[in-house]
Amino acid sequence: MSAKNFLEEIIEADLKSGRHQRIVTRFPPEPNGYLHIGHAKSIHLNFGLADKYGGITNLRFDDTNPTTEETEYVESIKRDIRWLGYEWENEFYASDYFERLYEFAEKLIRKGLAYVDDSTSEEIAAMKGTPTSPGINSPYRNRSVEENLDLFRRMRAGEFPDGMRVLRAKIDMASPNMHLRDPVMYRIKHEAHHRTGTDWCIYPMYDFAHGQCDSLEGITHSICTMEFEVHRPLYEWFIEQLEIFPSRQYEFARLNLSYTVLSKRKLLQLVNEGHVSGWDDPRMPTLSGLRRRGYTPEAIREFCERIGVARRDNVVDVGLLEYCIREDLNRRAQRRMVVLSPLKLILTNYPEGQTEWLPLENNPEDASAGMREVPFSRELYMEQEDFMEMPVKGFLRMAPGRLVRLKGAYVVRCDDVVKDEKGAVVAVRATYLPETRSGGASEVKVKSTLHWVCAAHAVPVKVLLYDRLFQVEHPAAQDEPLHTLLNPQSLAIVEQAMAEPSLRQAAPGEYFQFLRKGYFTPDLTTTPDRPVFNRTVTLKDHWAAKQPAGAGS
RNA sequence: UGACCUGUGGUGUAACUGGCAACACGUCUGACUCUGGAUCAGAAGAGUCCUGGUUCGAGCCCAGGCAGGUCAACCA
Repeated sequence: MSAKNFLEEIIEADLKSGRHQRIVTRFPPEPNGYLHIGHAKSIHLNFGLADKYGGITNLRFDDTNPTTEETEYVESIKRDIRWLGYEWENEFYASDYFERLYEFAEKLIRKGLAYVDDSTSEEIAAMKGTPTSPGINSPYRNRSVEENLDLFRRMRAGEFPDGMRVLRAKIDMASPNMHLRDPVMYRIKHEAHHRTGTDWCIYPMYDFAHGQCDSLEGITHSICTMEFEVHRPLYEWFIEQLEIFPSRQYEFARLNLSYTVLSKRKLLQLVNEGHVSGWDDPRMPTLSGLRRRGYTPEAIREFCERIGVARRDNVVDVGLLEYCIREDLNRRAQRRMVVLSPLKLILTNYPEGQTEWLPLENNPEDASAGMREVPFSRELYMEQEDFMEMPVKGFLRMAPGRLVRLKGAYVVRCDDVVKDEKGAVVAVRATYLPETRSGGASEVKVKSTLHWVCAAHAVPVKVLLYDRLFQVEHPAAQDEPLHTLLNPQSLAIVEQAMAEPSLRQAAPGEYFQFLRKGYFTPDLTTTPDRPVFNRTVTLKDHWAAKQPAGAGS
């Protein structure tokens, strides 16, 4: 491995000093939404670190808020983590610890460090002060231990309605850290929980749950994102007052990716407002969206490795993600030929009714991928953009009088074109050079090689071409409403592309490179009668990059 | 007008804990190629937010600024 990141240095120091014999990490999602690429960074860190240093990682659902959490999300989260290739040591839920947490709360009450507050949430907010001015003590702050215990037990027993009272830690209303100004520990919610049902009507807040759960599980390194840094003094305060295993919290900067958003709220908004088809729309940065788009878990893990970890704000170029998937797919994707925008190509000197089955390699990067046979005959389809009647400077492809090679077949010479009444080119006529058949020893040199599909055997397929969802590099930093920043070209639908016959059987989970066009994968909705492919990413294309905007697809 | 965190090429991370800034992506050349892909070779690009200080020597230490981020949910 390369240079160590700051978490690895901390862990190595802890191992070396004997503070820990073995490290224990955890991935703690709240089951209220789908995982995205930002979570992948966290997963990769937590599982990766434990793996590297011979420790273990628990999966713990942070389910302390019954109003937003659902079992459906639990399942999708587990599926996504496994898909990424990680397996947890234990599957836990914060709700597993509700009884222990309750006992902890009573302990703090007995120590005079927690009290029941009858103030309304508005009053509590008002007494809290602001970041620049201190708060003031609640009138209920000095209740006796007995009264607090009694009230808290009656809260649990369901004697009070939602919002009537809360349990608060008694710390310091003048602390410069807002989180230390007598934070709420428990609130009353007469609501069914996805796991504990109606056993409870009081639920612990994040701050009174997370650290103690970490501690109960013996988590040595509790790794979270920077926004929790201000919570750390409170995290430590609870552990210290409770005199329990001292888990420690470390923060890292969350991932930002260019041309997309990575916040559950904003992603949900895209779904709700109908800008995408759902959480697994292939344009979404969710793991389910990326999977459907054709991203491999290996590529995503490689991406997570390459972006590194630090504590400063960052915006990673989505180009790096694309680099990672290209690198992976180049090695493993089978090559196929598909013409996205068909133009008839007629080989005038090729015998009518004859068909040759030509061998083409499935993957030039991997000889073990073998060969396949592809039909070839007099009438073919070629790509419209591979022909120019009046070629511009630098255009290497087909034009009148030019020789080009048809991949895996023959060199052909373009003779003339067929036009419709409006003057548009509807077909290209060419002659083929029989001696230039692939695999032979022909001397003929050409400037370019084109992909093609035999017209008589072509399978019509639907192809979905995706581009970045947003047109601005950092949409999250803009003030404008989200929908005004969307890229109107993020999805282009090709209803009828022409594919070589072997693609009819393609199933989701397979990866292909459509020669010269990019990497593609069958969509979830594909059927043998109506094959549908998603474009994962284009191939790098130095020619297209130099053309005026909008020239390529 | 508070506290805390952060500030290194376009982007993301490094720099043996003080010894004249490295790697990857991107960009640009060229070679090769039956994918304008891949591969190979090479180049440009920062003097480390600013100003002082300590030191033989500072991106690393100190002081003061500046800039960005975070914090005022009975969310996590």
